[in-house]
Parts: sequence; structure tokens; C-alpha cells
Amino acid sequence: MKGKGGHRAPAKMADIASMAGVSPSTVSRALAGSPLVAKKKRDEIMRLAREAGYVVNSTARNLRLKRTETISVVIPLAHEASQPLTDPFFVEMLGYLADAITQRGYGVLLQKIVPPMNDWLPNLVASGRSDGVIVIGQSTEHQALEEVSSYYRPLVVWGAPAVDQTYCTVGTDNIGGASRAVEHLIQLGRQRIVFFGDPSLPEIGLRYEGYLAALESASRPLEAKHIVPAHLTADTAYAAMSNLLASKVRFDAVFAASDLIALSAIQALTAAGLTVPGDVAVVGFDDISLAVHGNPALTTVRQDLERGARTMVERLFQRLAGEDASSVTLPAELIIRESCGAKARV
Amino acid sequence: MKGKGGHRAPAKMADIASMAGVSPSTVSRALAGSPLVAKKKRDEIMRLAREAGYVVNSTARNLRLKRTETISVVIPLAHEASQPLTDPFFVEMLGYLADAITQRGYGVLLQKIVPPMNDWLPNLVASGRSDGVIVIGQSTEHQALEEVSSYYRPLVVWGAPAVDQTYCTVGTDNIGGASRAVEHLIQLGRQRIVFFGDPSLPEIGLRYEGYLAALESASRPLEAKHIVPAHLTADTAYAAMSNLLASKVRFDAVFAASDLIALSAIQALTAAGLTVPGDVAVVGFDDISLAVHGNPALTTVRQDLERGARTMVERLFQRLAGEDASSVTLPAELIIRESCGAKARV
DNA sequence: TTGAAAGCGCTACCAC
DNA sequence: GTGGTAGCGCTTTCAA
Repeated sequence: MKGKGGHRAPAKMADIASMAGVSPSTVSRALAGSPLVAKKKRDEIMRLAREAGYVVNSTARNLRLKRTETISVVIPLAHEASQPLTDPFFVEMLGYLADAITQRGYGVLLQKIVPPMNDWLPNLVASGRSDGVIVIGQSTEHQALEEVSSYYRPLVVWGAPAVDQTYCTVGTDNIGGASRAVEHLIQLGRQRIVFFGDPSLPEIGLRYEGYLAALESASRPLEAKHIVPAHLTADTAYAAMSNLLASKVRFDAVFAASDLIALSAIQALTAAGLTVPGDVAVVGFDDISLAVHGNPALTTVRQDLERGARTMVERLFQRLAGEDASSVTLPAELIIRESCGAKARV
Repeated sequence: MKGKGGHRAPAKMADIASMAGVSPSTVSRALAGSPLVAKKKRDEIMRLAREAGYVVNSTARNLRLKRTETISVVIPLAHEASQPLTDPFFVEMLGYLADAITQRGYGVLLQKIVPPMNDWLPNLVASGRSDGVIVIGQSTEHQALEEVSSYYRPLVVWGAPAVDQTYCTVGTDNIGGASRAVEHLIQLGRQRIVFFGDPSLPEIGLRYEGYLAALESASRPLEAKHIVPAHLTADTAYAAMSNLLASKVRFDAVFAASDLIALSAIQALTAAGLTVPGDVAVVGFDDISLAVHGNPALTTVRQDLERGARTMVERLFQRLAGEDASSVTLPAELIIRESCGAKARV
């Protein structure tokens, strides 16, 4: 209506106060629904505010109240530097988190962290932009999480619990899920099962343990050449599988540490003229929505992201309220579809 | 380290000031890299601040500066009330937007809007939580967008331009993309092509126009029974396709208004014993990453979301800077895969 | 039941 | 170059 930019300066509380012929204090109380101000006056003030399109300025409110009603959701991508959230896992988790947080009337501040990842967590915490932090995946940041958690309570991390860890994690039973998947491959008669993923990441490390456990309980030897430490991105995984094929290592099954790289592996295998599950059986991990639509449909270990997200938010708010909330491990479920094949070929 | 909650009160600027033996003003200037403060003193203050883990409180800073360095990204879901961001389209777009916004040093505040959608936009704008707003999809909110844009400039919307519209949109050439898709189906010999989607939503309406244009240029009559106004959710689309099949309407092709519902349609068709593309050819819209992995791989009209996101952010920052930025339509590309079939069957 | 006043932590104006 | 001071818009004592 005025000014060159066409902007309209938003009304402030003092404006409403003078319109109503009362003090800002009274407006503040009225808008907060305080019973201190007479019902009639309160309604009048609320009506006025609504008509003027007045909404409390949350920056000022936050400064005064020392809280933001905002939760930071952080996605650390140590190995995906330039890439835009390629992994559907993150994105599905993000959706569920956003729902759970919004339901409690809080805002969601989205943060993607890429290398170089220096001091991002202490800085985020100290900046006061949010009241709590949820980190999706430990990535390479165990140390940073550990340090900050010593003085900052409202922090919850999706991932694997570690022995020396003090921060709160919520995650899936990686060991159990992985071992069940590998046992299934063994039962189907697969002889040479590749572990496809980088065990140096906490969660992947546990899936690797499950893999080892399954081999051991079937009295199968571990073959070093069957460990392929692929990163969790589609491109690098495709390349890693192509390399493996070129190396002439023999294998008839792949247990992939995530669905995304399982799908890439299938593409690489198919491109090389092999059939899945005929020549090579493939099992993934996550059960992203893509898995069921794959060709063949992907057998995988399901993580219940909706429940995981709800649990994380629940714990975070407990910690926000000063209560204690310890780490949780949620059950994993083996979902059998087509890519693992039926019975043994030979 | 202290207190029952184990919280540590963050340092404030005054603390750093007294540690350094200077005034808060000087600390403020030093931390901002102002050349007004002597280089040596500036470095000293920065070192001190870093060691103390001090980070400027952004709420206070924002209040003072009257800006937030935050952009709201809003996803209005008129028809998906309880559902958690099921459509990969939104989620992929969100990822690209987050990248583009983060690159400019701004934060991303995520908002999901579900019915009842009263005054969400004016309230969001008036709350001062962000410096600008990006809305992904017009949904049913054209009117709200129109009203707010009359006084609030930093607003950019993903969607379709309308004749009477004053707000800034960025979107794909829906008409062109759709007509090319339908023309392709016609060329392949398909006779009865269903339009699958609700034309009352702005973007879908344009895709419908493209559908009409293609029929017309091939001198094909429009059949009312071939218009199936399915909502853009997987479940409702599946049901709508099942209903259509039960109704005995004859058709040999489906042009779906989004990939998500195209995939659902394929599932419903397959479940009913029909083959795709043998009995029914299917073409989608969006080219979500799922499309290429479908079985059969989905022929679709590609929207370049990365470019779209970059463009939206670019326009938003132009508007933030007081410049004008008008609506844009980006090209659409027909991606031919398997689900549309090859040549005619008969 | 209401208003005056203080102050959340910061930046920028003004004086020196 | 540097420090004092005012004030961003709000909530909440405290006093009336």
C-alpha cells in the first residue's frame, strides 16, 4: 500500500494497544488468554488483533522467553558432499520427523551438513536458533556428538548405540536385522555372500557384525575379499559393484548395507549381464518406499521410520522437560520379496 | 558440568567483552570483522570467542537487525490431511530447495500445512519467523496467495501461472508437456486415453488443457467418461483406478497427472489382471526418481526440479533485495521408457 | 484488573 | 578506534 518496495510494516503489539485504548501489557495478557484480563476486554482485544491481522512477533517473543519453539533437524552427509539429499532414507525420515514435531506446535529448522564439518554442532547449539537438535545418522560425527552431549541435553541421534557413548540414540536392531537377512540367504543355499557397505560407520558396523554372526553360526569362513566397503551413495556403489565384477571375485549373493546401494548393485549386476536373483541374490536394508517398486522387488530389512521418528521426538521432548531419556533400539523385520530368490540354484 | 539438568548457560557477548577487557560494542564489531577495530585486537577477540565456544545469539541479533536469515518452505496438503509427505515430488523438491537456500547462508524453516487451512499464510508472514516464503504447489490456496502477495513481496510459489494472478510462480510447461505425452500415446495407436487427475487444481488443470489440445489436434472427440478426477495420493488413486475398471469403461491408455498416481494406477491395473503397457499404456508426470525403477519403467513428463528450485530461490532473493521478479515457465521433457509401450497392438 | 518499567542479547548511532 | 547508550518487540514482575 505504501513505500517503494510495496512492503507493509506489520502491526506491533503497541499498535493494537493504542487501538484498544489499553496498555501493551494488557494486550499481551489478553492474547495469551490470561484470566487476569476481563473476559469482555479480552475478547475485544482479540477481535481487534484478528481484524488488524496482528500476529505476535516470534523473534521478540523468543528473545524474551529464551526459547524458540523450534527443533533443528540435521542431516550430516560426510560422503555426499555436493549431493542433494539423494538417499530416500533421509528424506522419508525427515517427513516423519516434520510431522511429529509440527504436531507438538514446534517448527522444524532443516540443516544439511557437508564437509568440512568443523564445530557445526557446538555452533548450532550455541546459536540459540532452536530448543533442541535431532541428528539423522551419526555419519562420521560420533566424537562431536559425544562432546556436545556432555553439556547439552536436548539432543537425540538416529543411529547405533556405542559402548562408550553418552548421547541418546534411537535406532533399529542392526545386528539382529542383518543376521536374519544373511541367515536367510544361507538357507536359500547361497555360498559366497558379499557384504556391501562401509563398516567404519557406526550403524553399518553393526550390520557387519550381524553378517559375521550369521556366517559364524552357519560355520562359514569369513572371506576378506567378500567385504566391499562401498559408500552409501548410488554412484559410488554402482562403481564399487562394477569393480568387484571386474575383479573376478566369485559371489552369488550380496547383502547391502542400504536399499539405495542395493538398488545400485542390482543395476550394475544387470548391466554386466547377470540376473538377479538368478545369478546373484540381493538383500538390502531400510525398506525405503522404492524397494517394493524395484525390478525385481527388493528383499530387505525393514526399519520402521515412522515409529523411529515418533520415538526420537518423544525422547527429545522428555529431555527438553528435564527428564532423562535413554537410548532405544527398535526391532527390525526381514521383508522377503523377489531379489533374494527362492531356493538354491545348484 | 553443573546444575541439575546438566545444562550449560551459553556465553554472551558481554562475557567475551569482559574477558577481553573491552566493551560489547568492540566485540560485536570484531566478530563482524569490522576494519574499525584494530587488527591485533580483532584477532585476539576472535580467538577468545572461539576458545569460549561463543556464538552470537541469533534471536537477539535477528530482533535487532529485523531479519532472520531464514526462509520458510511451505507444503500445503489440502487432500492429504493426515498423511506424512507421501509424494516423492515434494520431498525431492524440498531437498533441492534446502540446498539452494543453505548455499546462500540462510536457514530453512519447514512447514506442512493441512486442513483446516485458515489464515496460515498471513499468520506465517506476520509472525516474522522468516524473511521470505516459498510455497511448493498452489494446492487449493490460490486465493490466499493472491491476497498476501498484494502486500508481501518475498513470496515465490511453485505452480501454474494464472491469468488474474499477481504472485510470482515458477513452474513447468504443463500444457506443452502434457500435450506431448498424449500425442505420443496417440501416435502409438492408443484409442481411448483416460485423463487421471483432478483438473480443479491449477497445475493439473493445465495438464488437462494439454490433454485436450492433443486430442483436438488429432481430431479425437473428448469423452467425459475418460476424465477421472483422482486425488494426488497413492491410496485414493488406486481406489479410483479400481473403480474405473469396475465401471467397465473401456480404455487402452492412461495419462496420469503425477508419477505417484501413475504408479498406483499401474498397480491397480496389474492387480486386475491387465498388463502394462500391453493392455493399457501409462504415462506419468514429474519424473520422480522412483519412475525409472518402476516395473515397467515409467514413461513420464520430466520436470527439472533442481533447476526449478534454483530458479525459485533466485527469484526470492531478488525480491528480498527489492528487485522485481516475474513468473517463469520452465520447459518440460517427455521421457520415454517402457510403460507407454512401443507400437500399437492392433 | 491494569499500567509502568525492566530487560532478554544484540547492533549501531553518536560522541570522544 | 573505542565506549556509552538507545532500542528492536515482547513478557513479566511490581506497584497501584
